[in-house]
Amino acid sequence: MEIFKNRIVQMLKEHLSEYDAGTIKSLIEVPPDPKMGDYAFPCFSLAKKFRKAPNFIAKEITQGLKDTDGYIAHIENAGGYINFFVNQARFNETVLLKVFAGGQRYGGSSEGNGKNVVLDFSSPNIAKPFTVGHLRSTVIGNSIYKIYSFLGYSCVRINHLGDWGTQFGKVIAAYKRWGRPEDLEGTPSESLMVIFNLYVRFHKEAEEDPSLEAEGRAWFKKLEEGDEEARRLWKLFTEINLKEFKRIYDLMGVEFDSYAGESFYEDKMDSMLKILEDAGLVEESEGALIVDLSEYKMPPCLLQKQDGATLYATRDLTAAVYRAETYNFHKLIYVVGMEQTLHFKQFFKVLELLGYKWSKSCVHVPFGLIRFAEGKMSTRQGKVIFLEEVLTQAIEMTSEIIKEKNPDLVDKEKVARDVGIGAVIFGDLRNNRIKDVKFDWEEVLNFDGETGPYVQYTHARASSISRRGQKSLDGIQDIDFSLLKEDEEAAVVRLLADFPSRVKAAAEEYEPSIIARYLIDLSRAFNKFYNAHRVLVDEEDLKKARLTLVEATRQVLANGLSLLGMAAPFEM
RNA sequence: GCGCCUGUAGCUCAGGGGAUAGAGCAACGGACUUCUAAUCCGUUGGCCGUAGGUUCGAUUCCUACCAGGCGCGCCA
Repeated sequence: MEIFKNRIVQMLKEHLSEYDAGTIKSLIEVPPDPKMGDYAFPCFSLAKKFRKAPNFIAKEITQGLKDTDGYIAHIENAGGYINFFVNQARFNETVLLKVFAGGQRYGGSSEGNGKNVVLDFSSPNIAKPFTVGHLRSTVIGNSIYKIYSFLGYSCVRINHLGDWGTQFGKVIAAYKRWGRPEDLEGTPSESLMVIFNLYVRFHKEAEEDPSLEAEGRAWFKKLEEGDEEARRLWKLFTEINLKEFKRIYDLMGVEFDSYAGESFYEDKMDSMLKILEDAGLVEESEGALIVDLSEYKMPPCLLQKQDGATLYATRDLTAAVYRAETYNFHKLIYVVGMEQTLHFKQFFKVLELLGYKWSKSCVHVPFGLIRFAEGKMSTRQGKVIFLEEVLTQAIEMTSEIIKEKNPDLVDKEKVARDVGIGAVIFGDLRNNRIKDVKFDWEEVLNFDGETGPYVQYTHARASSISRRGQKSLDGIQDIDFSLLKEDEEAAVVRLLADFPSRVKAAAEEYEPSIIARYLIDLSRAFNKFYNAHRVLVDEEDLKKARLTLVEATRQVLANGLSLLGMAAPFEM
């Protein structure tokens, strides 16, 4: 908590006049064990300046320090460290009042007020079904959206659909060869599978017969030229698939403000090319149009193929310029897999070369692949797991657990959905996004330990106590915060105090896992407390004090879960 | 070949110049007539990839190497 840290800085400043407050503050750290104190000031770096041993300096300063206004309870010297222990009652009061005052907004801020952030995430290639491969961008992007919104930014969620490009030429070619109109008369799900099978078959047969590839490219060329049949089929396929994708987004509780995908920019690319040419960046090379980037030690950025059809770099450039004009963004964030890092470096560089100042505000947020134990997923080979299957399995598993543990629960279906989906989301967000994740059914369907259900369960548990204690706690007045003096209570309060800075770190690093990890820590601390101490005790004052702690924890768990795009069930 | 990313417990992963390196899973042993046992407590488990360097101090930063992943002109 800032106030306490600032007090320590003030105190230290009196003995370290040659250091400014900022430097002192940045040196303050949190000891590894609460028994050592709440804050520590290491004196090692002062040794040179004072020409004294660190532990001697620490000892000297410690002796000269005395708290003046009750924020710090006592100060100890340990080796080269000065350890500060906060006044627990005061700390409890400060933190818990802050959580209550903030409520659903606790942890957020207004730093982003008046600033627009555009997020490009999920952006699936809709020539293929929704697989677990699409999961990461979707949940990471959605969480970053929630986090930035929480910090006051006005965010625009864009699903930059992959609804254009050679893959559609391939699907059309495959359909022309092997498909029949009646194949697409079933439900969208069925039709999507038909299209998927065509896509897989196309790549399988293309291995034997390379002329298929040319056929696919030719159909895309036709599509770009406005060929009527190509258009009709493209529209048919994209409509079917988009309907399916939207169903899954719905299930996961993910929404978008814009579905302007690649095809949206189709009629805007000529002017983009013109801009590039006018800037003198375009060169012809082997019949294709490129931007040479050798000066920046990068391969060239390809704008147009030999046959005149566009490439995705062109579409991305066009989209970026369009977004700059439309949204006047403070930041444009692309949540796209790590394998495209070079592409983003290239096209950000081209934007810079075009003189757009906002090119510095474009960020690529990469993440690792989802892979099987045996290797990479491949849509082309049909080696995929459909996201819907994962979600359905997780929901079913949750239903079974509810049937066994809480058969009287009302609204079972909704809770099963919230927890099942939550398990999948949390499973993805729990680790650093840059790491590859192995897809493992056993892990996906395990709800013990560091999982989404664990955090949600803790929330339900806290909710349950809050509900029962409601009558005792009619407000946060007249609470004796000094009664929260157990180690387990202090640990929870410390974590509650930490939430805002974790949110900020998660935003700065575009790293939802920071929130996920935090929620695990908080849940663990709370469950420890729960097992060690009773909340609904006879002593009114103690009961009230503990109830504020429980309710504050519940609130922060709810806030954190919401930042991950997860529900916070009150019962489960 | 060049570039980017990743190597921490049997497995999945946190941590990220400082005090004895932490969780979860798995295994084993405990705790429900008491606020939800999807929980909690305990035991077992580590040359923090290797070798150098910077530093008072390196698992953390730098360099090289090794291993794995991903990229490197007409896919996205």
